Amino acid sequence: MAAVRASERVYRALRDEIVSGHLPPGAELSEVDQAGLRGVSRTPVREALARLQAEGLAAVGKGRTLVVSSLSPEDVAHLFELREALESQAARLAARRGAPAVFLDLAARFAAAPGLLDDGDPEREAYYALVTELDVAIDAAMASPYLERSLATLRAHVARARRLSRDNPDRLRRAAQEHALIATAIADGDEVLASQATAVHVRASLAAVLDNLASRTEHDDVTRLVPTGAAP
Amino acid sequence: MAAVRASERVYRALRDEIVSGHLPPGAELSEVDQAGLRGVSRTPVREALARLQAEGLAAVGKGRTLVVSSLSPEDVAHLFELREALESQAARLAARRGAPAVFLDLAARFAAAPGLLDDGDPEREAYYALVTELDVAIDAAMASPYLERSLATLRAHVARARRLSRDNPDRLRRAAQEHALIATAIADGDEVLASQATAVHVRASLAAVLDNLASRTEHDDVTRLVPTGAAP
DNA sequence: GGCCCGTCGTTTGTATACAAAGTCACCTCG
DNA sequence: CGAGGTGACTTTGTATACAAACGACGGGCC
Repeated sequence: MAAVRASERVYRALRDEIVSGHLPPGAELSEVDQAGLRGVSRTPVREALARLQAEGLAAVGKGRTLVVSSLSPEDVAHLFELREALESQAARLAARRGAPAVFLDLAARFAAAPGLLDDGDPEREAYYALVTELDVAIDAAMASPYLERSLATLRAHVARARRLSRDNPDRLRRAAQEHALIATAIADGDEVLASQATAVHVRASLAAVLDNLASRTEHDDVTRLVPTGAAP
Repeated sequence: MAAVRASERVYRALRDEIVSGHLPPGAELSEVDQAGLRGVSRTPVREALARLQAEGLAAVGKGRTLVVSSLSPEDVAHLFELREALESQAARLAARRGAPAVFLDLAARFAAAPGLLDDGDPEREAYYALVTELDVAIDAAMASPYLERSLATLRAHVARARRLSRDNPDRLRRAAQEHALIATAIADGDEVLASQATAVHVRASLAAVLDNLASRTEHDDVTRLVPTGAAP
């Protein structure tokens, strides 16, 4: 029944809810509340919260309370500074060590993707699944455990940032071209191009997120999602 | 008396002992043993071990036991792949945002350092303190919280790797020159040079560590420090 | 003699009970 | 009316008790 540990289940559940935005930034993460909610004791909840705090998804709030960490536009900019460093290096190593066939296939699928993005939410999900495939392929190809660990925690934050601002179809089409270029460079074993194309993609992605966030602020109340600027 | 939490004290103590090599790779980290040793309950020990595991300083051993993670030459090489990514970006951002005066001062002190490294262990410690000063200055200058977090956990691993192989005076003199160049580039606001000089330094540092490890294997028994690769 | 199964022991995982510490509100005093 | 302190309450931090899971060891059977 409960083949996995309770602390693991609680951790994943909370992590998913934070990334998906169901638990918005600033939401309080009380041990007793969560224990009651998940039907477990405080002990596994405590362990889950500690992990979330270590990853930066939760942070100490005003008193001794733990809250979902905020994600202001400045935070996103800073997050992407780390993302650029990690993903550039990942692409470089993948180009050095990866099997070309895998990335040639991915490049072709990314090249074909723009035509599929004309309509609908399911198309978007399918595209994100393809991006995840590329991430997995890069992880396997680079064969760099320490980098892989850092990337894993990073991606949760990136997913959260993406969730804050839904990409529009134009951006997705351009992203598909950027991804196709990255995959091609890796397949060619071109470390420099792979690294630089990734850096370009990360910058473009950041610009898109910030643009989306700025335009949304005009008519929608985004302050509810980004409540406290920076709690000390 | 115990103004800080017991879990924090245990965490720091274990972390220091792992980094310093007092707890060698492969050493078992039993909850009950550590609880008895530190005079606290299993609960804070458990929390400390979870943090160490999240940082990669501890890993699951053969059974359900937690052991100090191994650090083979391959591991060091992989670690430095992450280090290169993080520190290059850190230097780039520091060059972009840092105050030149701080780094000009550091550059001068690094330039003067080679003459001070002629003899003795205390000199080496003084030099490492200077390196730490540079790290702190870069952290402050880059103003990138996510990157800073990743760097913090990275540095524990790097310190452990450094501990495995004591640098010789020649290497230290060359490192001082490399550091001086990095500091100068940052002071000049030269992002490209700062980033590339850091990459060069990381590569040279890796080569020195691996060389040292290889030469030590000849006459000394290093297998005690890197015991089980993954033996069941 | 070798392999498989059962039992035992040691470990971690979870729950709960207890203690301390900080915060908030309210009351009192200046 | 404001500021300071003091009280209680709500939170986390720690300890301990209990349960379950996994590995190891030994004995029996093929």
